[in-house]
Amino acid sequence: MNELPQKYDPSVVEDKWYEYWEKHRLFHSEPDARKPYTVVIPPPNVTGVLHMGHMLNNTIQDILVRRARMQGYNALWVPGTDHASISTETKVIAKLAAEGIRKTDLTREQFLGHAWEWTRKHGGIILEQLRKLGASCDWERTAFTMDPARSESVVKVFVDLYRKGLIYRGLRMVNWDPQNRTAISDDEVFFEQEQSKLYYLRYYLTPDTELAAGYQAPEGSVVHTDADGRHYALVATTRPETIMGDTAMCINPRDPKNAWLRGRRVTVPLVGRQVPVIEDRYVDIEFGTGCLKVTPAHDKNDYMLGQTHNLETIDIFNEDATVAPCAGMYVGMDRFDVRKQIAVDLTDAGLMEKVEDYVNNVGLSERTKVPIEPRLSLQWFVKMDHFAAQSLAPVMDDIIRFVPEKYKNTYKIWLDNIKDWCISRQLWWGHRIPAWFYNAPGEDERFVVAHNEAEALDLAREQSGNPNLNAADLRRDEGALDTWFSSWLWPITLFDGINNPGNPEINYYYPTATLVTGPDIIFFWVARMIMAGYEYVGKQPFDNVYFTGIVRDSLGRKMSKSLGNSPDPLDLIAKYGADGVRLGLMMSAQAGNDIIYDDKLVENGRNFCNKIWNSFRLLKGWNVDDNAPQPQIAAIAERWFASAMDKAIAEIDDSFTKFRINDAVMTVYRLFRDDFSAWYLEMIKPAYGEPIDGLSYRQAVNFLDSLLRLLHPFMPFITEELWQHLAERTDGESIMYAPMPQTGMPDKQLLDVVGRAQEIVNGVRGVRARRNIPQREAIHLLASGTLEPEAIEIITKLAGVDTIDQNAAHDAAATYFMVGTAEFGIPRSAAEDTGAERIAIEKEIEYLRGFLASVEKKLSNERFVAKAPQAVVDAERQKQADATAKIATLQTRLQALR
RNA sequence: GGGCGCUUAGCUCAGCUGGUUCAGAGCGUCUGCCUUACAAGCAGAGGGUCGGGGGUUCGAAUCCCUCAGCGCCCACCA
Repeated sequence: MNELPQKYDPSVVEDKWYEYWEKHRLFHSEPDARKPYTVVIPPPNVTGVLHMGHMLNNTIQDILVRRARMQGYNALWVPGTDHASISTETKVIAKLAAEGIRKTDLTREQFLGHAWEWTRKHGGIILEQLRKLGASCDWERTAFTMDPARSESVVKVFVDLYRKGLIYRGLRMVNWDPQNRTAISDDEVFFEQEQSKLYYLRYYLTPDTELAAGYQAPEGSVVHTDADGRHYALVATTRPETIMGDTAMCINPRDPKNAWLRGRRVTVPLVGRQVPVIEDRYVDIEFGTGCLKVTPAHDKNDYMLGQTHNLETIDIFNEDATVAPCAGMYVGMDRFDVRKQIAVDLTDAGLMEKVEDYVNNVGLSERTKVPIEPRLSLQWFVKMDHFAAQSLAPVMDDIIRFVPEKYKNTYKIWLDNIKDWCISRQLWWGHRIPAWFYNAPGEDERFVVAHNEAEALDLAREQSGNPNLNAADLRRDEGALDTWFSSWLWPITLFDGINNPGNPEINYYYPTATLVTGPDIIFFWVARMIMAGYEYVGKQPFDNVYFTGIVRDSLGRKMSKSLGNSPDPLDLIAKYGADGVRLGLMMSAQAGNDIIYDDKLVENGRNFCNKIWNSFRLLKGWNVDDNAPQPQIAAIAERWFASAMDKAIAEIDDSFTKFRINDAVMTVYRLFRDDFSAWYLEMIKPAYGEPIDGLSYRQAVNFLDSLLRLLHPFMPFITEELWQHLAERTDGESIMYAPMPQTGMPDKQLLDVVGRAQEIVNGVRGVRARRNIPQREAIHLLASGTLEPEAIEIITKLAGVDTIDQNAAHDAAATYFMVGTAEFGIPRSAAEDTGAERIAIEKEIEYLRGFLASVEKKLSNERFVAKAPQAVVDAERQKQADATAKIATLQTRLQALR
């Protein structure tokens, strides 16, 4: 019929239009008189590759941005990548290790050279992949968290917060990752259950505090005595390898079992150190024996005990969690090797009472999966109370709207229990901490915080009172900052709002409209951006936060590399087209809910593309006769579809205000597939070989144009392709900037009339199917009542009906179906079997009788009639009347069949 | 241990402040059709006592209580 292929081929379309959009700078935005709609991308790791989570997340962002653009906003989506300090450093170390190079053999500069090389090589791949998805990012603004503008901002903020007293350096127990040899924040630790052992160790009383002969233990005491008559406390621990750091043993003052230990001293097994028995309510009487060994250097709670009881702190581990010389034994061994060995040695020495199996939660480093070693070290912290105080209300009061709302709770609980943020990392890849020491390393390090070395030198001279200090005397802190210390500024630094506060860009684009991200980084990132936003711009960084779910496989498992259950997004795009993938994902993606991925989804998306394509083919295949008059049915179709579309648009608008994007997709999907393709196009379709009248054709083209615009945010490529074909377009013109159709006043009455007509058509089709009446065989329809002219037109054309008898008498030789209370019959020859029909009627009568009974039960209930609103009672009466009438009709029909 | 959420058709989920959109959608399934836009399609059909129990009410998928199962977040008892 025409030259267009039967199937839509995305591969010949997608790259072409993406290049076109870029060539004409259609993604680019500059401040102007329009209202802005800004989205900043959650910067993916610079060396990352696109996964299904990115697909979901970025599709949503693109939909929001494209829609806003078409609604007349000055839409801007800023892309960029994150340097991902710990993650990238880990990867670079691994890559070097594979080449036989150890990080420790390199200077900082050499290592950074490798890291930058890696970044250049792998960085930006993910941004290329986003283009395949159709992301309408303003690539001219592509940023990197470690580029000069962002780095300068980070330093500025660090210095500023330090000078405001909101950043401090302190000796704290931190989560130490022995593999990367760095501190990490609490949020970077995850817990896993582990099958381990509980070791019961003997802590003998020191000779000077041994029980006196004839000692009478208090009531309830559990005194342990060995074969030689010596007494000992029994301590349960999962970490015997830390005993070299024990500086006390602790009991609960209310614990009768251990009251006999009060005020005594015990000897740490193997180590021989004599330590006091202290008392603290912290100890759980029920756990183990109620005796706790206290190792202040290697456990958070023990550290706390150490502080209150003034205990010595012995740090027995090196940075890599091997035993340090000060431990005096097992020096150089790994902590887990020591655990095995010490268990043996303790047993041999008769100091191990017993070993039990035990399941405990062990904290692991999110990045390296290595067990965290609590470690006392000097780190930099941000005081969080100040930030928490100003960040709670805006979310609770919906100045920043969380979608779904349930995350407000999560957010509140985190803020209510906030702890200071450890921002220093013992890493090289990242923003180096802008602090300079000017005396010898050691106990009392003196430092200044400054924007650069020159400033640092001035400050150091001033602070030390030594004007002869020179640059060589300064040692810059070796550490880098937590990645999130740059990310939390992202919505500000993208518009240079730190270096250049109040500049036209930040004033225009900030606050951004919507942040689309995963709930897993609500604390890491979302909360901290809110904090930074109020601190540095005085306003919220975004008006809405849309939390996506996790993409899972069909078994509900998280998609992961190790499981190999994640499809490669680029393969999917190659196979189904970007539009198909986008649509498939969006059909089942609602805010905050996980999406169960199945190829069926994207297949459905692809099929829909084909549907759109073929609607276009149909339209383009018609010959147009401008002199032909418009048939009645086409005029009706036009009025009806306009209303159907108005109704759908109103629903879509509503869905978007609620961020129910999947509902919006479904609405437009059904509008196109059902209303437009299945009904409207069939209504106006000219007879085979006949031309279509010019008016109907133009109306159809206009409708398709509107539909393409409605679809464009979801399916950018195919809509651009067809929109360009639909009319003469000038170079540079794009559907991207075509106005989004607006809703009008739907003709409710017409929608009802056509709705009923559609039911009648379906009824006829049902009878055709059941009686095997061929499509081309015209049907004579008997209607029990009268029909609107519109209905007659539609039924005649779409149901293959040639004549309709209105107010027809009941015909025993006809198959009937009902629409509402009206009856429609299709005459049949006497020869046809009516058994199936009789059974169907009997079933329906049975159902209606049950229904009627329930209605009548309600109506006979005086309290219902008295208390329920009149409208409800009337409705029930109507149901009663309708059901009674229907039953009567059906019975007549049944009678006739017999 | 604390908190949040979920349980509706075979699957994924809608059903807001209780009553004509109340038992729905999409997908899948089944049955016909290669009907001149589309078999990646068309037409038709079947399918759920709304997790169990109790309560409030004239009326409960919807509100309350309770039990069971599932998921997530936080805390991290050695």
